[in-house]
Amino acid sequence: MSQTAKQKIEFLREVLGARYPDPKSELVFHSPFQLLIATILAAQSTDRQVNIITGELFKAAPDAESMAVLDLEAVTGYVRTINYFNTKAKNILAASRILAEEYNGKVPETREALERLPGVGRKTANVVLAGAFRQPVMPVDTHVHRVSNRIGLCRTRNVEETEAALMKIIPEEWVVDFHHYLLLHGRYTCKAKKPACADCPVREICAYPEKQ
DNA sequence: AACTCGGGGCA
DNA sequence: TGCCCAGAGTT
Repeated sequence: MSQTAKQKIEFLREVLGARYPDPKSELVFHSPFQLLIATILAAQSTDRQVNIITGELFKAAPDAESMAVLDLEAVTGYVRTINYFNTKAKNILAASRILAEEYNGKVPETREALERLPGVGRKTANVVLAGAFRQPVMPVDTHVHRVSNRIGLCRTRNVEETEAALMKIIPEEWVVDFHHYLLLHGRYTCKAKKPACADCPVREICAYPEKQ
């Protein structure tokens, strides 16, 4: 790990942790199953929408077995307010039934098994592997990819390359929080189109957009 | 690699 | 109104 990268990580830890909400206070999930379902629902949606939904959904169906016996209409009713709710209702119901029938109700701990579940791609699989099972993988979405490149943590073209680059410089125990903080930072401050550089707490270590 | 899904929030 | 979005699946 280079000295510069290590210093940047420590700095990010400090300022982003102060600015954005603690992930453990925002998305409280009591099991790998709830983390998996919430992450599937979160794709292309906002955290606030997902928090509202999961409150009622997990009260009715806290685990795979109880969600597996719901009707599709019931599941759809819970998730009606988020993007792609029809597809996601089918996906989380089908995934719950696979878990209940083939995995004894437990969430598998390998990428291959996770990505076989409907609605689960590489990013969602990594969130579960890192967040629920503490495996050394880095979830990278468009925000993490964009912000990491802007602030000079890496210089990569796609998320797979970013994943590999970040794994070399992010301490394992900070992967989950790092993903959360960079995601929020990219969503609300370091936006794709009009980044709010004047209001950015990270600008002193950032060369964007001057030297992009 | 490009395209589709798909409805709400916000400028 | 138009533009954008805590990706995944298909072609």
